[in-house]
Amino acid sequence: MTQDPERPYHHGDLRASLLAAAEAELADRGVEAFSLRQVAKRAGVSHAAPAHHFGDAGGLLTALATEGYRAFQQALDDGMAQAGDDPRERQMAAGLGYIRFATARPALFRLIFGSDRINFADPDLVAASSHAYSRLKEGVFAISADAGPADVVAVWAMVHGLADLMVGSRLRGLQDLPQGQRDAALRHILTRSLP
Amino acid sequence: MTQDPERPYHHGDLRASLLAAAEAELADRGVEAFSLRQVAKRAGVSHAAPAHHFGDAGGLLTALATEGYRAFQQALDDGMAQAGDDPRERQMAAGLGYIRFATARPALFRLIFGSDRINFADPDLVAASSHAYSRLKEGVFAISADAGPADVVAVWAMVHGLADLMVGSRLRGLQDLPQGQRDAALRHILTRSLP
DNA sequence: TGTACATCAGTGAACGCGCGTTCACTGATGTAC
DNA sequence: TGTACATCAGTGAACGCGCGTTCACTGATGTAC
Repeated sequence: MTQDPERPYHHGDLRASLLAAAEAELADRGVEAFSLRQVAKRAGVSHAAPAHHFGDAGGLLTALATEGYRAFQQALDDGMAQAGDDPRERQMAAGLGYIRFATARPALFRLIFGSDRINFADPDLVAASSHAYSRLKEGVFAISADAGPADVVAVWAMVHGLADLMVGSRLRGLQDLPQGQRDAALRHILTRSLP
Repeated sequence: MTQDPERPYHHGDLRASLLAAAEAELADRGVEAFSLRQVAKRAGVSHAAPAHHFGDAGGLLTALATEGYRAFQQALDDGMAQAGDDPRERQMAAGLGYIRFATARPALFRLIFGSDRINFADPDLVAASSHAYSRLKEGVFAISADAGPADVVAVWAMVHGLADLMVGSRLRGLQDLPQGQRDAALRHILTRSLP
């Protein structure tokens, strides 16, 4: 961030830089090859620096996952913000936001939904995750006030399945469409899951 | 397999034993901590033995994923075998088989649908995977002869989303139900995705 | 304003460990004659 | 049936590497007086 050619001893915002470096590492090399040393190297600090902020790799990944849930929820909110007042439209827009987040940041998506290396007992993580989940639930109840748990599950499973299959490049036919057609197809599919 | 207390120099079926050990390792320690040395140790052979059969870890995981796809398809077939002739019933039974496979063998499920460490150019893997996919497709077309690609995607996404969320323990309310009620609820949800 | 001191943030050398890979080897099996 | 030889399957020691962790340290910052 500083223009000074001599890097200052104190970084300024190493925590945030390490999180960004960690996400880039996950994207480049996968969670399987993830190491604190590589993250530190990418962030341009000594390999012992991350421990100062996060303790160990699990701590860093948990912090990254917490940020990931917040960004994920933001993606849902951004989607809904572009929709009007119709609850069904809003829910589908949130679904497109869900899928957009997954395909734009697949490493983060896989981290928050599939990794064993994050600490699910972490209160910040739980809060961020629950908060995102409540968005989904509210959206379903806005469509139908007497919706049940099965309705929420159906909506979630459909959008999550689309997102996960796309992250795994399993829906090539759909993914290769231009964005407009792809979104239209996704809307059409998402509609089926709504109560 | 031999009753002989003195282990013979030649194993007999080391390849199969290594695959079983690899699946157990994935289940116990996750794909992130997977190593050939641990697999060899679990199978009771020297650490250099796996290279003889699979080359490297990617080769072993690819072979395991290929077996995984075959077992996965078998789970779909087993599900359908229990259903009658009604195409919708058959498709839902296949869906329950899909979910049963995922929850019974989560490590294998995650390997075949989410790992970066398997070689997707492997012909055996591609064949096994395509074969399983065609089951899904046939099932959808059996329901409606004029189904389109979006219908296949919708059915797949719904069942896959349910399976993946359950593997990640995200549907606790559903998972804690006794099997009969759980299957009924799953059927009810899966129905929505059918054309 | 100046000075002393505590705290914080990051360094870099050192360590022990498990990893994949290599390689000369040995035991077992199959085949040719 | 016997023997010689080739091939196959697995061993175990050795290697170099990247890892996480530790620790005494140093530079920078904040605060008390």
